Amino acid sequence: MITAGGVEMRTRERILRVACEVFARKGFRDTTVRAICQKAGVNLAAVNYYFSSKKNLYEEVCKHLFGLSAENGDPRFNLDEGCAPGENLRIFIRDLLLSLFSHDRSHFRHMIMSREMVDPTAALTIVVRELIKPRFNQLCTLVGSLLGEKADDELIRSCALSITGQCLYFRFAQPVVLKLNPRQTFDRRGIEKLARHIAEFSLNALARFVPADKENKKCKEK
Amino acid sequence: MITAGGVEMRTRERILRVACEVFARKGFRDTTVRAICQKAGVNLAAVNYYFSSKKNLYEEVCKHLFGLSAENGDPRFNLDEGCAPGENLRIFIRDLLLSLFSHDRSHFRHMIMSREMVDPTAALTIVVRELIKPRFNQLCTLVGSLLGEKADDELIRSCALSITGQCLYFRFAQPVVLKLNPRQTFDRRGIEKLARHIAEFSLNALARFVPADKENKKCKEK
DNA sequence: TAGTGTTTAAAACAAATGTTTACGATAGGA
DNA sequence: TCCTATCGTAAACATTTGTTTTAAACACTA
Repeated sequence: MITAGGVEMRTRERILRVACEVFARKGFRDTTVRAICQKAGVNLAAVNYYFSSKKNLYEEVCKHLFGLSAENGDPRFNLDEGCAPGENLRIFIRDLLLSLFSHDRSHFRHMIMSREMVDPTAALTIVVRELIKPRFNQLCTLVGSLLGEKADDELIRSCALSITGQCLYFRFAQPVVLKLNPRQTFDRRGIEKLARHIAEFSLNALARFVPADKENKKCKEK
Repeated sequence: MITAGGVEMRTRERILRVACEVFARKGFRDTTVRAICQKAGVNLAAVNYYFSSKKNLYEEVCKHLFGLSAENGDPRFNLDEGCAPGENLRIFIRDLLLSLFSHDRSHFRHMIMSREMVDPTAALTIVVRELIKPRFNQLCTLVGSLLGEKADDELIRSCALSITGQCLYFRFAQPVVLKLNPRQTFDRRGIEKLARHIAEFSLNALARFVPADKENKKCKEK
């Protein structure tokens, strides 16, 4: 029967929504279908009815969270073409951090991403292709223009990894960072401050890679 | 009866040794006591006999891997006091990376550390206190001497985190890094090269933080 | 040798958990 | 109204898995 898009979609949708959160918080193995069903207010058999298996539900969750869709939007950041590359790098880092520490849907994305890094599954390929790679290429373009024409591709990628590494570290190693630097906070103000530090640190580093005569751009104060 | 330190230690020791590896590779939840016992060649009941529970075995593994002991040695690196701070930073970064990517016992340490970051347990406190914190303080001293007297504690810690972040990122996000930069390798040569890059990147960054005259502080353009 | 405490071995137990089944409810169409 | 396909529900099922039990093997001692 053609589903009217009403009732019968609701429970499938509810399961998917709840599963995103539970899988993100507890990981695949520590998540029970009973927990999902209870939280979603549906019968235990519903998961197997709609998704055929727990494993398949997890994959659907990943597709839902990481797949290209209107809801997810373009993973790349909106940079200002008119701005200097240095300024755009600041924007990039800030947007990445805000995205990494947001509390909306993308929050679950990054929690699952962390888990995939430690325990990779087939989903990691999707994550990298749909979410990480586009941003990384965008960053490489930025770094390339900051390093100048001389920079080879290898150096550009290494520097780009150094930049993303700093950002991701604060996200993944959050509990450790808090123990090492108790003053660090991860509210909006803390993130903004962190973004400024990473941007400055990275811009400083990049500036020294360019041969002195070529010194350019860099919004750099003074 | 006083155990002669022979036979009866052997199976306990075997369990502990195997458990380190299995817990590191598969995580606590995905590890079964049956798998450990089979791999160790001991009976199923041995785990509960010697360690009373699987959970307790995991904690013993963590104490064994991270606890202070002659076997584990001082977690701090051997820097050359006579060297310039910049050279010592290179040594620090290189040693950290070699340690992170080693294939001996400390390999398991870092695998469990990654897991603890994503799914913290009581063991994380031990890990930070015994392994991470001493190294971090050592790094802060180095960074402090590179930044000069003027640098406040906050800036020193932020820069130290930026440096460790780069190193840890390559360790934790290894599968992602490989997809983003296919030319990256993690053999000895690859690690050495990576160490040089991170050191150069970081030294460049730090060099620019020291006031040419005094004009540090944020560039809060925009 | 008999005895005592310790270690190993096999089986059993109990709980958790993914999955399936069987049945009832509902709604839309002939 | 009756039929059928879909959905919801409760129970049952089968497997995995941590733990316990029971007894045999072993080592050492009096």
